[in-house]
Amino acid sequence: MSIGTLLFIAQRAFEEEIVTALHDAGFNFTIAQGRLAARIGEQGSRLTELANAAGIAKQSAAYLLRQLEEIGLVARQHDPRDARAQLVVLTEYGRKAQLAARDIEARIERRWQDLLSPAAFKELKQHLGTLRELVDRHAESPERQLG
Amino acid sequence: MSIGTLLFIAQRAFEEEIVTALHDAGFNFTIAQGRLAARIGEQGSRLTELANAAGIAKQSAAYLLRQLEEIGLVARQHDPRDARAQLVVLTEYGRKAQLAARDIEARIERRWQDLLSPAAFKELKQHLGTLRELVDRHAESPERQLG
DNA sequence: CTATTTAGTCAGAGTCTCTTACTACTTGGA
DNA sequence: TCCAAGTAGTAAGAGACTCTGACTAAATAG
Repeated sequence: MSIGTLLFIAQRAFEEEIVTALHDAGFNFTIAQGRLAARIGEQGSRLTELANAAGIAKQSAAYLLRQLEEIGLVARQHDPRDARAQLVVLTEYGRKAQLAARDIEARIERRWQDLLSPAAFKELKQHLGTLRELVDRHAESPERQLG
Repeated sequence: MSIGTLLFIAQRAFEEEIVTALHDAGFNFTIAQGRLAARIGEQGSRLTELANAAGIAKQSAAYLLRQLEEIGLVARQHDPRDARAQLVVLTEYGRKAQLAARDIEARIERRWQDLLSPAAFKELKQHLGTLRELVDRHAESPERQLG
């Protein structure tokens, strides 16, 4: 079984559990919405930043942000440094959701740590982290949508 | 950065490279189609088996298989052991695509092995494999679509 | 032989994604 | 200062993938 499939299985298991747990906790948003919201910084983030971080087109990010705004998880502010840009920030409710998500993530990580072993889990996470740096550096895709 | 995000990044990088390379090699199918086709066994597989293996609904698998059949990668045969069932098999062309995909996977694995280190890569793959067994066992979802 | 389960289909809708085309603001020279 | 090029974001539309609900037909358990 290739490492691609193994990554897929683990990633999917993780995501499914997060969404289910958040749903049970009363937060209703989709995986795609969550992936984007998870990348919003403390001081707010630009739409384009978020799109690049999530690896999707600006238009897709705009689509998801519109929904997140309707749900009440994020708000848009004018960016004082650039009249074209907007700053996406988490609302109070959005911060609560983010905290809840982090709790659940921590819970899953603890469980996986028990399933593997603390040492193995640490190795796993470390290697994935290393890989991320290298893959991101070697990826020539700072921008989506070349057209 | 949570392990979920790290998994997502690695998984996505892997998948993107596979699709691009296969496309360059003249094989044109999508990620979803490839994920399903990759699970077809030597002796053929049932639609329901494939759906479960890929973690999607039977209807979604049928949708993808219809396309794979149109492309000419798979063929459907009657299952002699069950008149309701069909056996999905790879065509000659499908086997070529599978071999090409395996080559590319091996190439990516080699590269990752160099980027990390043979030892680290081995650990990574091993831990993911262990996790898969445990996660699959603990997942109570043998069937999609309960309705 | 009947009730239940299982394999697969059909129809329809929702979500997410992309491409093409555009407006408005910013920036780097000449 | 002004203009060309680049950047932030929007609009419209289409395509891919997924799901649920409802169904048919065959297999199986009793």
